[in-house]
Amino acid sequence: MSRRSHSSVAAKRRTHALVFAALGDATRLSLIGKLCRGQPRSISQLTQGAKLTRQAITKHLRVLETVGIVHSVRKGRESRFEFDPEPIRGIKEYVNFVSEQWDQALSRLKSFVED
Amino acid sequence: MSRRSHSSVAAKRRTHALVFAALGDATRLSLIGKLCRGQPRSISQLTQGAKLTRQAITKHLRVLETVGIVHSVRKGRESRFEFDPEPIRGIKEYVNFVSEQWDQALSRLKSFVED
DNA sequence: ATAAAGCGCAACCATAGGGTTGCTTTTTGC
DNA sequence: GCAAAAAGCAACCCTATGGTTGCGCTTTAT
Repeated sequence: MSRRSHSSVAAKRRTHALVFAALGDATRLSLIGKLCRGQPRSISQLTQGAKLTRQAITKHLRVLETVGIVHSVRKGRESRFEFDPEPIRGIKEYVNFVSEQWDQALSRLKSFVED
Repeated sequence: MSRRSHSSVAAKRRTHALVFAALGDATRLSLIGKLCRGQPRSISQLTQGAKLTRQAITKHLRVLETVGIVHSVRKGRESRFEFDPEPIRGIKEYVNFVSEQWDQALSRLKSFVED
């Protein structure tokens, strides 16, 4: 299983990288900020107040959609977007893992110094 | 302070976006994976086993450095990079905030349905 | 003293990313 | 039935990004 688990680490890294990349834009963080409140919103609603075109906002929404942070449901003439929490949970786990590694490194160093 | 706090939200968003963008690359996540273990490593060491050039790795390290995830210390002829945890802590807080918002939205919905 | 290791710098290339404009299609409301 | 609202599609533009090669500089080791 050592081979399998190794390649799965790399795969997980790639997945995480995609999600991080999707989060790496202020406009998209703003969209997430609106949608994570629970209320589904149409593209036009999400464009309100932004300094960008509807099409630009649409592109950003598609980016979020392809990594699963958001999904759209067509309702009549408008398509409503809603938040989806799973990818961000994955990110949370990754971040916690890195933090743990670092903390453990610190405590190893500390106990070494104290010897 | 409403004005101040509004613009500071946007500023914080931009900062977060920069950190997320820096995390949005599998190569850089791999570098973080090595460095968060605590042991400082030279560029050559970090290039070992990668399929990329030393210069490519250097560029990635500079990206991580500009957002503060990593810093370098020149030691003789080699420059050693070490992990820096603060930016990732900031990310952790942001992710937790989004998750909380979502959870609260869910419980609001739940209590509404139960009425 | 000289060779090699370790980096930095600069130029260059290809592609992905963020944004716009313009036009068509589908729905809705009167 | 028609006008307006909401989106989708496609072309296009510019810049950022990820990668390479080539070269020169400093530090180490023999």
